[in-house]
Amino acid sequence: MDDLEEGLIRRKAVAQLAGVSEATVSRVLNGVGPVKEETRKRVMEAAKQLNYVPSALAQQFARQKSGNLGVILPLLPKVNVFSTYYFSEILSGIGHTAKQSGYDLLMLFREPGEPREYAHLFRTQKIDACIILGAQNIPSDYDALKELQREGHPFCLINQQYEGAPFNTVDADHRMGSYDATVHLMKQGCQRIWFLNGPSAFSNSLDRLEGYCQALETAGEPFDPNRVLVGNYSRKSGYESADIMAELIRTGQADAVIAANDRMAIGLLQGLKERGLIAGEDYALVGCDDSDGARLTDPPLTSIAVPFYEAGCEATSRMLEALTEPVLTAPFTAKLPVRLVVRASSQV
Amino acid sequence: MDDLEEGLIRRKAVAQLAGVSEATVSRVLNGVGPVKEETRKRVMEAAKQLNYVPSALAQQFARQKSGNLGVILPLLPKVNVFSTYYFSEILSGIGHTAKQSGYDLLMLFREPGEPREYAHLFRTQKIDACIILGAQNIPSDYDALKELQREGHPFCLINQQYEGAPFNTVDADHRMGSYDATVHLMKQGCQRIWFLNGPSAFSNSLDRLEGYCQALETAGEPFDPNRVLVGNYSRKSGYESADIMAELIRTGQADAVIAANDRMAIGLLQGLKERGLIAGEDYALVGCDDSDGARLTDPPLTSIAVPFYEAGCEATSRMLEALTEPVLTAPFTAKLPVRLVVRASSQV
DNA sequence: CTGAAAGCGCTAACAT
DNA sequence: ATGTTAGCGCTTTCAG
Repeated sequence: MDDLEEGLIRRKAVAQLAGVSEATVSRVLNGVGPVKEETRKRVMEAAKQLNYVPSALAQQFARQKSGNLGVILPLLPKVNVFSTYYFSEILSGIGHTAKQSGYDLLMLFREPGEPREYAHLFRTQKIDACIILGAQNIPSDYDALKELQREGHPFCLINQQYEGAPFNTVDADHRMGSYDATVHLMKQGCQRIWFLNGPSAFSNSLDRLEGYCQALETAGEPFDPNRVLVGNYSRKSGYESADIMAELIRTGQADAVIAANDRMAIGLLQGLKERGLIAGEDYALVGCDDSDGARLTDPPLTSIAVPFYEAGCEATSRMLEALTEPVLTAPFTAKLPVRLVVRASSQV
Repeated sequence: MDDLEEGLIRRKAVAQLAGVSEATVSRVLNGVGPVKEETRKRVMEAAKQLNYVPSALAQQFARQKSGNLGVILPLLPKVNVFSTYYFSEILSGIGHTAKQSGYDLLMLFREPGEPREYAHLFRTQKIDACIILGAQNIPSDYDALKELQREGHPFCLINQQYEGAPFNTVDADHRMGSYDATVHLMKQGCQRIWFLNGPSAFSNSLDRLEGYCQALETAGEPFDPNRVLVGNYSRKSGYESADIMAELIRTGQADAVIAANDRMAIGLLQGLKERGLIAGEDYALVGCDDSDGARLTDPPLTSIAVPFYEAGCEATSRMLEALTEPVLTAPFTAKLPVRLVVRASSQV
């Protein structure tokens, strides 16, 4: 009860108590090098008895490794292009995987206008590797990534690719997702399928659009670029496109919509409902992400399920591997499968 | 282009180039102690020229401070008692505030069955302070917190209090929230208001129940413990209570329900809808949290808005203060105001 | 299998 | 205002 005076030179005491050198204490505690079983036991016991725990600070310093995996993500000020669903699923995957390897997660929030000093995090040795969420195809992001690569830092993007740039990436097969969605809608008899996309700075916007085009063309129906609207992945932008969509539906120029994420789909669904148009009756609607919200709407939203949790796991284990076996392999690109989840909103 | 060989003894070089000692370099870079403006400039220039950045590892070690704020939170394996809304709002608040002080966030996920070795994180010096989310009133949690306190580590709970235990806490006025909700329902003419609570291991479950009771009693209507159901904060548990609630509503034994969170409220709303009972028509419904989902349901859900983002900010700034001025003040308890947001589900 | 000793890069007295 | 120096606590060669 009164041994709370946290000793400082505890390690020395442990060594003494066990009758060995500090070096041996280190060997035992880290399980490295040959150590006689008996010595090992003595040290372990001494450590436990003295309630000794090594300082992570000193270890990191001596090893020149922070033991931290950086997770860079956009700061969500109330609302954001990323649904919290996306965010928490990926984070859970990362957390689960990192934990198993004893790696800690350092969260790095990136404020909107701020310069992307990712490389700085490595130079200061705050992190040993990192996973980047929400990167976009814009110069500031791209340059920062190039810099990371140039300096040889291990990093991995989730859900974002750069044309012709070989960055490590874990992505989902968004193209296939909207391909499937489009085929599904055509099977339901839809003839004029519109596409409500997100900003093209996100590679998955492009992927999704591509799948939609391919499905149409495969069916012998030429892609009509006029049938594409662009929002910003917020519910508001979906809601706001209801005005034009209502008109299109009423005049028979549209009988279905694929929205590039659930938030926009939900906004659109609500906006159209206010105008008397019901998803699953007056038009068919498909979203992307299969977020929690897809189950809450009325009618429930057909959506494309993306394995975000798994993406987090995958990216993390790849990074951890890269840290243990620094074999300079070529950049990898994992593409996880998606799955169309059909609900009432697309059943006309 | 070829100066990529990251020097190791860069600091020494900086000192030389600036014609000063390493100590002065340190002073300049940290902005401490008196330094002649001219020297300062010389050093800064030398540092920039040599592209020098101090090693956080070495700094932390020398200062004996990790510079990390620990954030302990439950690992969300797919779904959890915490809505992702709650989770991401609080995290955003923490991230925003910590960032401004140059503190980093170390995420510590706590797996379900696992022992709570919070104190360990301090002993190993991985964190300087921490914020704990999702703690419950159960022995394993309580003991871990007591240990933290006994060892004098700065920590703060969000949304959880322990009777008679003076832990630092940032909470919301949940009692007032359900008080207001109850009054609101009575004003709508509801006479038999039920309460669907969450597990009592969460202090806010108790707070909410208390507000409900107080409102009833203030109105001269005695509290009837039979009108309380208990779920586990999941949508499923709300959905499952629809069976019994449907019967109660049909037989006139219930005309309103307050659910202790939105997820349960939404589950209940859906379950009752399947049984032909519509919120806002056949009965009144109020949830808690004012999550995104509250705006998605049909009808939209009346709910109690809780300033989760602000709670994260508040807890963080308190912890950061505690680190800079280690004045041992008494444990604090902040109680943030909540706000009833009336939507269609409660307008009978 | 174990001990001795040399750092890891920076900070913070203490001296000047 | 600046230089000197002694660590911070651990890991890791290198000997033995």
